[in-house]
Order: sequence, then structure tokens, then C-alpha cells
Amino acid sequence: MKVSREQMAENRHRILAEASRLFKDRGFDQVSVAEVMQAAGLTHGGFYGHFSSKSDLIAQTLEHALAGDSGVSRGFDAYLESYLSPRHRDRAATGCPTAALASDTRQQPAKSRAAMAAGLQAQIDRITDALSDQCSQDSRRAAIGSWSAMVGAMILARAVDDGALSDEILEQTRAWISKAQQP
Amino acid sequence: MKVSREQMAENRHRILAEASRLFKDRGFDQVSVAEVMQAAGLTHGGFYGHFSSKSDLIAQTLEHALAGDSGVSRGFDAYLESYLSPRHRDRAATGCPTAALASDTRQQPAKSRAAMAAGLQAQIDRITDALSDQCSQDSRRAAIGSWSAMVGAMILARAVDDGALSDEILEQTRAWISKAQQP
DNA sequence: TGTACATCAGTGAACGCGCGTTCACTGATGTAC
DNA sequence: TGTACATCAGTGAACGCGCGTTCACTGATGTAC
Repeated sequence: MKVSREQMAENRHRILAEASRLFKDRGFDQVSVAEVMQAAGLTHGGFYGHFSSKSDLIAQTLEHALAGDSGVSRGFDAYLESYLSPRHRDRAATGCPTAALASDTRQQPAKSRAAMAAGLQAQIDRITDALSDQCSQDSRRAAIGSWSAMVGAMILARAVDDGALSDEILEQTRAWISKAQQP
Repeated sequence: MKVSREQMAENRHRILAEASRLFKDRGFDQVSVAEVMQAAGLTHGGFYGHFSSKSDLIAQTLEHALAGDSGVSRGFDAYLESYLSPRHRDRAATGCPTAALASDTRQQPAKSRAAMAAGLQAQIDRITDALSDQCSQDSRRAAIGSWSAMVGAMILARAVDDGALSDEILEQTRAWISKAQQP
């Protein structure tokens, strides 16, 4: 049955929100179109009324998930601490889309990779702004280095089957980044 | 037809080598068992004489790929420069297994995650050794922070569809890590 | 404002394809004598 | 050392399953009068 325009827009938004959650939790390949639609409370047949393909859904989900502030504006130190936390590591579904999806994006077509590039530029700009208070010079370099270390540490901490090592990676990387901002 | 014991061992080794190359290039899900066997010059039916499942192949490939020195022993600065290079970024198939496979490993069963943990411990130890010359204190912290930044930068550089941004991530992260080792 | 009807978002069955896995078979290997 | 035969690594067809995608259909929407 047909639904109202507002209802359709709401359905579309819910599909993107559920896709973001599921993709971040398990990766693009391990989540089916039918599962995303079911999570959004719809049947899989209607999917192609909203998206031209699964690839298209992935690209639009990346654009959707990478938009927004992500919390840097509340201060870099607080952001760093909450980012490199066991809680964030254990809840990828509601966490950073870059740490969860950057590796998967490498195999995706141009539109998804462009969305990742735009999201990365925006995030680097936000961190650069947040850091320019403490050390005005080379703040872009510090932003790129810090962001690489944060994303890398989260990916490594999630990949291993050893809680102590995983915790140590988060904690040591956090301390190392903190120290690198001082002088 | 049956083959000699040495031939079988050689075949097994070739399967692991080709699996490592293909998995690093395209990820676990995007490479089929049949494709790995074909790359090793065999037919897919014989696969289960060597491995109990695709999951088992993945775990053994990780153990195989993560073993060995990876080049740190020739000095950290040289390693850092060759690691965060456009050449390494563009040749994932022959490059670092951690940067290529850490994200994929998150979804794998215990045996693969344990192999990643062991490989990561060994790599941290190697970098700690390589760094302990320059700054004896906190060299493990510096090793973990540097390695997180190297892996993260490579993953980000490979995810984006923007050569200039990709190059900048590599170059700035390299410079940032270098600077962090000085004081 | 009220009615008739064309539109079209969503449904659910069906499709074709590729994948991981199985299995009966083959023929070279390597052991027992 | 030479021969007969049991073993078993590799072959290639076949399987079942889940996936992305398609499509005829339904019935609420929203427009034209």
C-alpha cells in the first residue's frame, strides 16, 4: 500500500539509520539488504523504491553516518578520552563510522570513497580547530596524526582476542597522543 | 592423482601464500575458496584436504602472514618511511597484513583473533626494541602509539578517493610520528 | 467541500547466481614382501 | 632391488543455501473536477 510523502521520508531515514547501525556492527558484506529493511520495519521488496542498489545504500549510508560533529567540539581531551575507551570499542554499532567502516570502504566504488574523503576532510578540520587553541602551529599535522592514531588504535583494539592487550592499546595510545600535544 | 609428501607440503604453502596475497588485496569475504585454489594452480575440490573450512584457512593465513620481521629491524626511521609511502598504500597485496586485515579480523572466530593478538604483540615488541635506542623510557608506549598511527594512516589513505588527501595523510602522519620520537 | 480515479510506496513470491562444502572417482605414491 | 597393491592428494561435478534483484499485485494517497 502507498504511504504518505512524510511517511516515505521517515521510512527512508529509518532505513539509513538502521543500515548505519548494522553496517558499523558487522560490515557491508555481512549485512543483507533484507536484514536492513526488516530492521527498519519494512519488507525487502520495497528497497529498490528508495535505492538503486546495495552499493547505492552503502554510499548514502556513509554520507549520512559521516555527517555531523561526532563530539570534537566539546574539547579535544574529552573527545580523545571517550573515543579511546573500552565502552566505545565494545559498541561499534553506535560508535565512530570511520573506525568501523574505513577498511570496508576501500573496496567500494567512487561514490562511497568520495563520501569517506569528504567526511575525513571535515573531521580533520574539526580536530584542527579543536587543537589550534593549545598549539597554533602545525595544528593540522597534529590533527591528522592524532586522528590516524585514534582510528588505528580502535581498529587494533577491536581485532584482538585479548582483553588486556586491547585495553593497553587504547590506554597507551591515548597517553601517547596526549603527550604529543604538550610541547 | 596422489602427489608426493613434499609436493603436498609445497602445495599447502602455495595456497597460504596466494590466500595471503588475495585476502590482503580484497578482504576475506571478497575472495572465494575456488579463487585461492585456482591461484595456487589447483582445483577447488582439494581444498578440504588441507583445511577444515574457509574460516580455518583465514586463521592459518593470518598466522602465516603475521609471522616474520616485516622490516622493523633495519631501523625504525627507514621502516616508518617505507611503511607510510604511496607505494605501500597502492600495493596492499604485498604489504602489511595488519593494515590490510585487522578490520576484517574483528568478525572472525577466536583462532583468527588470537593470531592477530600474537602478531600484534610481536610487532609491538619489535618496534619497542627499535625505539629503545633513541628514548629508553616509555618506549613501549611510543611503540604502541606509533604503530596505531601507522596502521590508522594506511587504512585512511586507502579508503579515500582523493589522491592529494591520501598523500597528505601519509606524509603528515609520518612527520608527526617522527617529531613525537624526538623529545 | 465532496467524489472518482490515477498514482505509486510497499508487499511477498520468484529469479538467477555464486558461494562453501561434499563426494565418487582417478591414478601416482610409497610401503610390504 | 624389484614387484603388487593399499593409500590418499587431487579432480570435477553436484548440492543446498543465501544473497541481490525483479515483478505482478495491493490499497492508501492525493489530485482533478
